[in-house]
Amino acid sequence: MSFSRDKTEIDEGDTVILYLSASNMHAFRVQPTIKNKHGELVENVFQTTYGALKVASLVGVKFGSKVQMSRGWAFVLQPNPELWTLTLPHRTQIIYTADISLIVFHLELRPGSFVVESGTGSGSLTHALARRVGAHGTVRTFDFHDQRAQIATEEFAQHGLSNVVQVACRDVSCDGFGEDVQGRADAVFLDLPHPWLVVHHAVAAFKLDGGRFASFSPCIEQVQKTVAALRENGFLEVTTMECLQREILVNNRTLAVASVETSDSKEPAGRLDERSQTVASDSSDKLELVCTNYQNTMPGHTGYLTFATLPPVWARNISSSACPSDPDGDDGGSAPVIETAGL
Amino acid sequence: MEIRESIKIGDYVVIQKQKYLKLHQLKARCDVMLGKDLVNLKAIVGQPFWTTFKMIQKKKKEFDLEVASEIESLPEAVMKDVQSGSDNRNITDDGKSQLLSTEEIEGFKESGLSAQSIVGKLIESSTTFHNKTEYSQEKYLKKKEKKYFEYIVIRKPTVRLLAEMFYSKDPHSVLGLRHDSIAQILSYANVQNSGTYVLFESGTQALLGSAILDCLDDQGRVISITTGRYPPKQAVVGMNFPEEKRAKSFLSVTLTDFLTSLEKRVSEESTNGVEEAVKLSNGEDGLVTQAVPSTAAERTGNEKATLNGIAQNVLPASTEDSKAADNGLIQEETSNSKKRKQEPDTINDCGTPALKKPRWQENLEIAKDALLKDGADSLIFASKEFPLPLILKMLDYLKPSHSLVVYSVYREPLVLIYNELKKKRKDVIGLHIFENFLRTHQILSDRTRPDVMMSASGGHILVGTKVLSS
RNA sequence: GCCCGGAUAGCUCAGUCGGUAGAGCAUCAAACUUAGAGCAUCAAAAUCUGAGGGUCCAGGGUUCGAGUCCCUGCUCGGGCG
Repeated sequence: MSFSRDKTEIDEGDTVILYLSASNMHAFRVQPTIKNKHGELVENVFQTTYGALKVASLVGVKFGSKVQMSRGWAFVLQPNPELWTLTLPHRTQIIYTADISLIVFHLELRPGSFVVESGTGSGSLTHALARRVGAHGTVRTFDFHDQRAQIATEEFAQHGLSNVVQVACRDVSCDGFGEDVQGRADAVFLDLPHPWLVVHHAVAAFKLDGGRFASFSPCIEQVQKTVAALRENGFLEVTTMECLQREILVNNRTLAVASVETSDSKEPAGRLDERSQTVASDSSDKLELVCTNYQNTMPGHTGYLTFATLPPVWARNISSSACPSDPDGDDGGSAPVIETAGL
Repeated sequence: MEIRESIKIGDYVVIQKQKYLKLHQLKARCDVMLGKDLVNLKAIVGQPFWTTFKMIQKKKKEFDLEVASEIESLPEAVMKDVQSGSDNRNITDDGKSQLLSTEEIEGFKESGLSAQSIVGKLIESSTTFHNKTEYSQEKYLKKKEKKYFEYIVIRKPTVRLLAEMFYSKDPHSVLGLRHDSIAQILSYANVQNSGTYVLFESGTQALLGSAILDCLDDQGRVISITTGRYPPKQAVVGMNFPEEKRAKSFLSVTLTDFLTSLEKRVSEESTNGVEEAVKLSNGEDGLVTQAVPSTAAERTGNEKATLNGIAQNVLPASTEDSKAADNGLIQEETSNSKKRKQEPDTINDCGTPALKKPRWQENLEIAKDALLKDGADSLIFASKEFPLPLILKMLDYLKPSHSLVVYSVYREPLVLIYNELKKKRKDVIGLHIFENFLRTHQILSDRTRPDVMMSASGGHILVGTKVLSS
């Protein structure tokens, strides 16, 4: 139940986020004892840069509280999909919040929606999907890697999401999404090496009303094949974009102001070496500024996001260029609107 | 599972003509301007969403609609048996390639010729078309198709379509809120299906309010704080939310009313010694000393002054201890409220007896109770105004371990807020300011590349997490 | 015994505000001061100002995709028992 909105304090078994600093966070489960190497139950003591924390002491503590450790302090936070994305144990490369947000928004998910995902990977996106569809919605997620599917299943259970998220081990490229999914999906998301092989399976998974499709691929060749498959299968509004999030860093800095004083306008100098002092040491000529800049390095590429709409089945054979199936044709400059996201 | 939802009078619909989107409420008299064309929408009533219509010209620039069973793609129709050149060495741009005159082409249009035959004639009379490369011909036809396109699709409004429509029409009309920013605001605010979300939004057509409302079921609500009594709510009304949902989950309150109501409640409770669920640490008497106007119009006029009023009180010294507001003024406000109760409801004015509470007052009470009882699940700000004073105030009502999200089209306001929160609030951690770089791509075989034009700015987002400071 | 964190310049370091392309020492250079020898230079010390010097410990693995992953080894630091 870790992610449940109604929760205000920590119970045994909850997953919590220990916030040491913005770049130093840990997620762990609140269990008073854990098994050591030899299989013996020992007291669960979580070690950090700022000393040790007896995990059992967290039970009953309110989320958002400051907790004391042997060499410092930390805040204990309730996990949410964003914090989880930053702290989850990686089994694969994961999708981060900038891309996740765009995917969830463009899939047009609503309370109660039925969404299909493959592959599950490390479950970073899955948590955000589950949050949006809610307790009455369904996330069906597939991964062809048995162990990954198992770990993900356990995590969703620990996070109280088992009634929303169902994991299955399945190679959807070969076998499709299965009969129990067929005709039920409002949205389909693919993060696979060969997404174009799955497009027709996705069509089968959608409701007769159609829905929204998204695919994440790191390489443009994958995108080309996927887009071609989408057009062949009657998808419209096919658009591809990439989104990079940049953080703006704020620093308060004191700058020395270049002095334009001449030796005549200055107070008579006592000794020569005083004259050689820099302006920086002259306390009257300092400027305090709030400065901003970017991180030194940032991811230059994550992946291309391709979105598309599958119209209702009865409208599919009208090859509706009224609702363009191309990504923004050409020079957006002359287009009346930059359709894709340009926006 | 297929449900063909048919279009009714009163519905908002999105009219899509290629990349052009327009939100329109269907009325009994249903003419709409699509660009320079006047289109009669009578034919769409009773049809399901996603129906494609052909525009049939009645008079010059006036069209009726007819359900289309198929659309002939212009490039496909025209490109049959057409030869192409291999490069452009023999093509010079001398402006003389098209043998038809403007008058002749206009004449074709007025005579009601189909797009296909007009473009056919253009190609016939072009001295260069057959020398163009295949790609170049395709591009030529796309341009012509855009000009002569005669089909529209009626779409059911979604937040995504509305966001794209507003932004493409004019980013300023929604404070530069690009879809990726909206998406991230919803993420960082951890908007779930239920909960109480406090939103201060202005200059955005209520796009965020609409986006949040769309995420909620009947257990969730948005407290939408606005500076005016009648804020633009185009994006909320345009979504065709059921009336019940809007009434229950979208609580629209004005800044002055809301703050006054919260202050009053807090001071009453503190004099009664009632333990508050959420403690208000910074009471500012500046708010209550403000004369409370008795009519909606007057209140609206005073909203900006109110925000400034808090600013003066909060900015210099926010650590001052709370002093309960002056009793006399509270009395005045209370009596004022009584007076208001007797006023006829300005919104649902249908001659009902004075006993029925107006909508705005019900909203106010529900919003206030929700906030005082449980606190806010997140705070979301996206306004033309500099929101810092209100942020500092509302932070006291935010649940611990929950998020604050502030959007601004400019970077500097967020930097100021960042600095103030860093310096003055020990109960906000994990502060970050983000901006997004978004690039779209043309995906065509052999011609894949980034789009030439990209959106230069999608705004900036500040996020933070409330904690218990003790 | 177990756990956590670090390792880039010749050397040594870098903070619970998201402070790891930031420094200090050392080196080199210039300026000035003081003292000496010499006669148009040489040279010592103190002060001050600059400059040069950076691609991230080693090995392995995982991910369609690693500039936000994991393991092992080496080494340094910290914590709990």
